[in-house]
Amino acid sequence: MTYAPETIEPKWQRLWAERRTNEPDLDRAERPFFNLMMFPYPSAEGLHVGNFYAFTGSDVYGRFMRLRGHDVFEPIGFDAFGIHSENYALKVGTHPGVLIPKNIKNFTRQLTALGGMFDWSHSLSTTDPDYYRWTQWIFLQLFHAGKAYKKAGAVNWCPNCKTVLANEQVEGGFCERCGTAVEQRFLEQWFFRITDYAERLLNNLDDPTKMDWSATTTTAQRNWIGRSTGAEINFATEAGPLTVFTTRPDTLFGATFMVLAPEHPLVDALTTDAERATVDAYRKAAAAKDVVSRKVGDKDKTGAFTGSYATNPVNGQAIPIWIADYVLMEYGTGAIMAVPGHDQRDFEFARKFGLSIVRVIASEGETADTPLDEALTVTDGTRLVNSGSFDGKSIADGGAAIVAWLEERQLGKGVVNFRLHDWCISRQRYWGPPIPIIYCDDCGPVPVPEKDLPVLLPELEDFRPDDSGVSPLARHKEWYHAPCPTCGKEGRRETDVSDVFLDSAWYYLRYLSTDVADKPFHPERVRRWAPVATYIGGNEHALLHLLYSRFIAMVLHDQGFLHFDEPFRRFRAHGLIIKEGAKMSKSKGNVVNPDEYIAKWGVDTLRLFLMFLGPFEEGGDFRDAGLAGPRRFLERLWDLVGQSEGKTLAGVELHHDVVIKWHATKKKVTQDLETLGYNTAIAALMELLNTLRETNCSERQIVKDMVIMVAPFAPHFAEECWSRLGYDTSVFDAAWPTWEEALTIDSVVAIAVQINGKTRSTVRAGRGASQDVVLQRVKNDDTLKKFLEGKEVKKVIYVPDRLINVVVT
RNA sequence: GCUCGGGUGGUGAAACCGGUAGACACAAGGGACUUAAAAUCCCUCGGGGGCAACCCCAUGCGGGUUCGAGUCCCGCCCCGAGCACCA
Repeated sequence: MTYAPETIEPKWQRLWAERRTNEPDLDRAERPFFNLMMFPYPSAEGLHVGNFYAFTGSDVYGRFMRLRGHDVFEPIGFDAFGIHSENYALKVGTHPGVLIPKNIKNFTRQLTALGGMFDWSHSLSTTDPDYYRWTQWIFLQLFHAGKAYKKAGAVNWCPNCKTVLANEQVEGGFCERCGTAVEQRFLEQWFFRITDYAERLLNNLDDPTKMDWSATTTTAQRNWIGRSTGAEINFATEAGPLTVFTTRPDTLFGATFMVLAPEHPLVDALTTDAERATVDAYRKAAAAKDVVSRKVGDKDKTGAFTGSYATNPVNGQAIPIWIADYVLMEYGTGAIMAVPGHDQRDFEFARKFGLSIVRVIASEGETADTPLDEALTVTDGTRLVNSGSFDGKSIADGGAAIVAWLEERQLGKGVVNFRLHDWCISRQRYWGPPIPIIYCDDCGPVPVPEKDLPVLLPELEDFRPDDSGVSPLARHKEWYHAPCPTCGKEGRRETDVSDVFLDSAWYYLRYLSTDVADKPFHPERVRRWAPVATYIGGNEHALLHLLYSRFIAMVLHDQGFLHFDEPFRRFRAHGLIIKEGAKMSKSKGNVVNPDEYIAKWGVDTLRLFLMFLGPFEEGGDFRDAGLAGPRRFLERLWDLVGQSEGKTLAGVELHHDVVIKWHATKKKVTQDLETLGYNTAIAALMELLNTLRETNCSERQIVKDMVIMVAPFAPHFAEECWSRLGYDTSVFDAAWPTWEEALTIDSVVAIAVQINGKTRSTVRAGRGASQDVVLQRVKNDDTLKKFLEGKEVKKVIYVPDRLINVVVT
């Protein structure tokens, strides 16, 4: 009988479905383990090998945990709302409501072919009214908690996608989706107060009882939240106090001018008649500038003088007030004290406009008068100069002393600032859940009552966005006009839909509850299964999706809906799959479609190959040639299963080396799977197989263990071998092999011999042999004699069972 | 510029806490079987020297610590990712 994946793979996929092998009892499971992978967006192209890699890596872990006796829930679903789906629909001229079900069907076929341990009885799509009804419910919870608000403001507008983008969706001034330059627009938008949670989002990252995440991911989140400590300082002006934020209160004596953002509300009042024309012209130019040239354009400093002066609270000096677009209204207070001596941007500005530059910090070898030819931006180890009574203090002490001095006189206070902005969730598009709000002339914005959810997304023939800044939904007049839920008077629906990231911020909860009609999630099941035990996904979502999910969990927790405030206990980001050294992309035409590889090699070989490529968290290079190795491995193991018939421990004297290898492999594979070290786990299995072949051993007990250990990687293969071994249950109901620690290491070891630190040879000795015994063997060894003869042994370093280093003169 | 990763054979990569560098696999070359090819099996496979036993060199570069460094420290170079006129 030869190994024929093309028949056994569909067979086991069918049997799993029939026997409901992958459907744990959500209400009664005793050792629940929630194994989550990031659900895909069902594109028209189908799954590519990168998705395949991610899902396989997660599935291997889920299957491993199952074999270790857990009740593993491994759901899969579809993130089918959003601009990506809508844009594709626009491109091909088909309604997304027609396109998406087709794509989901294709994805389902591919995901089945992958052989994942998916519980299809709890699948979901975010576009299903039974799903987005509860997405809207979540919006309402935030609204009631005072965490959702509407405000007009400058927002990022993509003229190509014709919608507002969250700050997180703008990359260097360009739309992350289509690459078009983003413009500023003033629109009314819904926001979530994620900034209220900034401190908590940051602190939880350091709490090991709540989070065990890849370091790269927590770092990215930390950077994004961007906490900085400093002070707010009030400068007196003719138009009243002007508050600035600074991280460097220690440099206050060096503030020689002020700079306000052009949009700052005090600019009008501070502008003198003489300067009015210049200032107005500058403000107009700044407003007209799109975000790109303002934020990432050439960094040449521009600005205008307002004609007014502010008083430096610490020394009473009158310093000129300027406006410049390098100061951003969204950060801090929209105003800065400029310290050209110790900030490079302020330095450039001062140089350009001939403003004075004062040194207030001196490094080693410098004095208060040493001239500055660029800003000195050191932050520690030096001392303050030209700073009145604070002279001589270190930067840290001086800063603290100045803040204390200001606080005493109520001229300022120490504060913390975040880079994080509130989350703009409005989208002027069609393909998303309508935001459940009705505007009434008498009652204002009124939330749609929970009993009236979902607010169904209406059928719309022409769903193209336009340039008006108003969602296409406004064009559906019957839908648009709705009675006010409070007073019954004719009102108007909110026509924006919510951001796709709101859909994915809570889907893990819905998986547990797809059969529950009257609640967003089943409370007992959530208590039993959540938070998610292991979450695996791409680093491209390390920021937005994970941050938003965390935020939503915190709000729901604080509202009493959840018993946890961090949704994902353990998160690991997998690496990227590239193709022959290059990133895969449609334009290069090098996107690998798994279908053809499954047809040619079988999915178990493909899975094994992908996991063997390199460390799972680093990704790997997909080269067609590499598939041969894993396939050979499976075939050899297949043959070994056949040969194991009747070979039982009782009748066979096992080779000692084989026993050691067997136990050592069980230990190594177990430990490697725990840490997602899939490539080395597979290598260990290959080594054991090689040992068995070399010693002509097909002992049944060992073969059985190998079949179980290979099962997470090659599930169909393992099921078939398990059945060939005579079992009529699923291999995934078997117990994971255990090992005897004493048998994982040989009783005789090869000890490396170094002479003066250079490895020269090895000697054999019993485990735990003393230094004297080993040294004697070294002295007796013929090949080592030439290094020792006529030399005096000065020192011996002995690492038991590993190495001996003899130092001679 | 700042913050994380990373740099090891022809290739993908291993290497516990500082202890025999290159496991495992691919590719390549040689051989066996075959009329032939494929498949399979066996051998070689970091560089240099030597008939051989062995010897020298070698983990991006330059230093250092150590009996011993791919691993630790200092200073560079390069690649990838994230953030970036954030005060």
